[in-house]
Amino acid sequence: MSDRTSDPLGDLSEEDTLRPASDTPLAVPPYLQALNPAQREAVEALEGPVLVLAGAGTGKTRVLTTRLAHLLFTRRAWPGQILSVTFTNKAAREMKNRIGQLIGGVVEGMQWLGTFHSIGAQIMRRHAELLGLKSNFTILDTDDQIRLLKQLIEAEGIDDKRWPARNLAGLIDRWKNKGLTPAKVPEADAHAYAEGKGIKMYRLYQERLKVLNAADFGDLLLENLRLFQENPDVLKSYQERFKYMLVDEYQDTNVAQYLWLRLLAQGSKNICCVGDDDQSIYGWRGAEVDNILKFEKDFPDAKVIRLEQNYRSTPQILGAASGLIKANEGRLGKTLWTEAEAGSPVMVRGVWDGEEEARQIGDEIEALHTKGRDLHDMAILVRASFQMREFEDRFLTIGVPYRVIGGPRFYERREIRDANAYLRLIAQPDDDLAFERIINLPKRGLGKVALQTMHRTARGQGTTLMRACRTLVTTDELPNRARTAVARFIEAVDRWQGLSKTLPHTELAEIVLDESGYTEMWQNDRSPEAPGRLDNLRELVRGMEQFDSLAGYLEHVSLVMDAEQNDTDDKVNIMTLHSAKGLEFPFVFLPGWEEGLFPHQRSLDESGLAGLEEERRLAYVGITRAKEEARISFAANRRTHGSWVSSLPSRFIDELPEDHIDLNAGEGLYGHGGSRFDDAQTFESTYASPGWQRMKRASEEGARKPSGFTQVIEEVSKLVATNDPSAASYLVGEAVRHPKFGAGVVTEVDGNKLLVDFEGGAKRVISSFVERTS
DNA sequence: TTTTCAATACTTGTC
DNA sequence: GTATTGAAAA
Repeated sequence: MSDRTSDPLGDLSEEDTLRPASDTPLAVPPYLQALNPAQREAVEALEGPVLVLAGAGTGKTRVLTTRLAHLLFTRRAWPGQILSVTFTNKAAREMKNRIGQLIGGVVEGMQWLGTFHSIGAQIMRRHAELLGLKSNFTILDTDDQIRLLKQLIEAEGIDDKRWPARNLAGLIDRWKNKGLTPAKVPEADAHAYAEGKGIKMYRLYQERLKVLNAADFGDLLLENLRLFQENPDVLKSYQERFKYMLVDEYQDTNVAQYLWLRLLAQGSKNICCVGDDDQSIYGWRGAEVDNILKFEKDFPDAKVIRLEQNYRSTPQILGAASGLIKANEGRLGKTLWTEAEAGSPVMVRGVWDGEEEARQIGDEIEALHTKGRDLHDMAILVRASFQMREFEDRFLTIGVPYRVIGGPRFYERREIRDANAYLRLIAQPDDDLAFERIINLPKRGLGKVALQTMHRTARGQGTTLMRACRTLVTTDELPNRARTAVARFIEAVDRWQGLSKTLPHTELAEIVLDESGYTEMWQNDRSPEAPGRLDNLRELVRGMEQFDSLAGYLEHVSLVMDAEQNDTDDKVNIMTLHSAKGLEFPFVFLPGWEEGLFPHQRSLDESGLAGLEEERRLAYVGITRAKEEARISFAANRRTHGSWVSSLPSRFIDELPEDHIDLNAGEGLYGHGGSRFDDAQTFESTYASPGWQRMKRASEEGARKPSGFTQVIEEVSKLVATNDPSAASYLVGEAVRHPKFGAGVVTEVDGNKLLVDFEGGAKRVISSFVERTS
C-alpha cells in the first residue's frame, strides 16, 4: 500500500485481481480474520447505508478503523475520497493511529478524517467568499462569543442583568444546533429572550460576526449547511468527492450535523454510522437520539448491524448494567453477552457522608494496590465535578497519587488566551475580541473610557476597533496620554505583522510576547501562579513548532489543541461520568448515587422523563466502564453549595437487578421492592436501622458528637450542619489517635486540618479522622 | 484607573 | 462553601 500517488482509475484492474483471491481463506486479509462475524459484516458491508449499533465494549473503534482500512486496501477509494467524522479530536487521533497500524505506516492524504467542526472549518475556508467571510476568518470560542453578545446587548439598551448574555448565547447555540438561521427561527421561539428580541439579537450577532470576519463553533456547521443549501454546485462537488462516509458516535449528532450528513450522503449513499443509543448522554448540548432511531426511515434500504459481543466486562457487570438500562423506553434494544468468567457482583454500599465515602474508597484503593493492582487500573467516576474535591483531599491525606481528567484545558488558560489574542490580531486585525482582550494588557493606561471612545468611533464608521483606532490617533478625541498609547500599540501590531511575513511563527511569538511587555508583566507579578503561567507561555511557543504557519497554529488552537496527558504514571483516575465515555478500567468506583445528585435534580426539572432517561444512560455508561469490578456507593448526607443536605439512595440502585449486586447498606435503609422514600416515616425507620446506627457510630469517632438522629429531614440537616468539624476543633498539645497512623500529638491547627506528630513522623490530617486519647 | 468588596451561581462540557 | 464576576470606592 505504499504507492498511493497514481490515478485512481488506473487501479480498477488491480481491485479486480484482489477480488477472486478473497474467496479463498488464505487470502482473507489478517485484519478481517481477527473479527467476529458481526464485526466482519459491519466491515464488509461497504456499499449503501449501514447503521452499526455497537454496544459498550463491543469493538466499535475496531470496526470503524478496520472498515476504513478495508476501503483503502481493496482500493475502492482513495484516502481523499473518504469522509470520516468524529466528535472529539482524541477519537480522530486514535482512528488515524489505528489505521496506520493496520495499513502499516502513516496514511497520507486523510484530510477528511476529523471532527465535524474541523472538517466544517476546512470546507468553509475554501468557500469563505460565498458566506461573506474571508478565508482567514477567526474561530471564536465560547468566551469570545459571550463578550461579543454582551456588547450587542448593551448597544441595544437591554438590561443584561435581567437577560444575561450567557442565556442569549445558549439560545443562539440551541438554534444553531437545530440548523436554524435567523430567518428560520420559528415564531414560537420569538419570546425566548428579552421580550421577543431574541431573533433580532441573533441576526445582529450574525451580522457582527461577518464584520469581524469571524465564526463561532455553531457556525462551522450551520454556515456549512447554508453553503450547501445556497450553492447546489458546491454541494454537488462534495457529494461526488465523498464516495464513502463514516460517522462515529452517531447517537451524539445534533440536527445541524444530521442535516449536513444527509445532504452529503445523497451522493454516494455509502454512509456508515456507528453508535449506541444507550450511550447517548449529550442531549443537553443538542444531541438528538432520534437521529439514530430514525436512520432506517431516512435510508429505507439501510442495513442494520448489531454488535453485541462484549469484550470488556464480566457477566455480572453486564447483567447489572443491562438490567438498569432496561428501565428506559424507546430503545433500539441490544443484548450484550460475553464469554468472560462470571466475576464478582456489583458492590452497592451506603455510607454516612461524602467524607466517609472518600475514606472507604481510598482504603479500598490502597488495599487493591497492596494486592498488586496498579493505581491507573482504577477510576472514580463522579456525576458532578464538585464531588472530586473530597477524593482529592482524601488522597492527599493518605498519599495516594491521583490524576484528574478533564480539568481546564491548556488553551483555556488565561495566559494562553492572552498570548493567542496577540497572535490573532496579527493574523486578522479585524478581530475585535482579540483587540479588546489585549489593548490594555499589560496596562497601557487605556481603560474603560478610552475603550468606550473606540467603540463609539467603530460603530460610527461601521468598522472594527483596529481601523477605528487608526483614525482616532489623528484626532483629539482621546486624551494625549491615551492617544500616544494607542499609536504605539498600532505601530507595534503593524511591525509584528510585517515580521510575520518573513519570520518563522515561533520566533514571531517570542518577539511579540517580549516586545508587548506581556512576559514582563508576569515576571513582575508576585502571585504564586505567575511562574506557572510563564512556564505555560514557554510551553506554548514550544507547542507552536509542530505547526507550519501562524494560520495553521491558530486553527488548531481553536479546534484541535488539547493538552495530552501522560497517562503512563501510576495514578488513580478521577473524572466525571461524561468524560469517562469511551474509556475502560478494571476497577470502577461510582460514588454519589443519590437522588438529586444522580439522577441530577436539574436534569429532572428541565427535561423531565427524557432527562431521567439520559441520566440512566449515564449510569449505564458508568457501570459498563468496568472490566472486573464496579463499586457503587451513596451517602446519607452531603454538603451541597454550603449546607448539609440529607439524601436518599438513587432510584437507579433500586433498578439494578438483585442477582447481580451485592448490597451492603444495612436494612431499612434500602426499601426493597417497596415504596419509594417519600415520607417522614421512611426517614425515621431509615435512621433507626442497624445500618445507620453503625454508620453513625463510625462517623462519630473523633470530632463528631451529634446528639440524635430521630427527627425528620430538616432536623437532621440542621444537626449535621451545626456539627461543623471546626466547632470541635483540637488544641495544640492534645493527644490523638489516628486509625492509620496511630497515636500522636497535635502540633498545629488550621480549621479542621491538623498537623500531628505521630510516631512515624508528622502528618497533615483532617480532624474528623482522629480521636482524642487524653 | 485600580482595588476592593459584594453579589451570584453552582451538572454534565466537544468544538 | 467558594470561585468568579461586576460595580462602587479609593
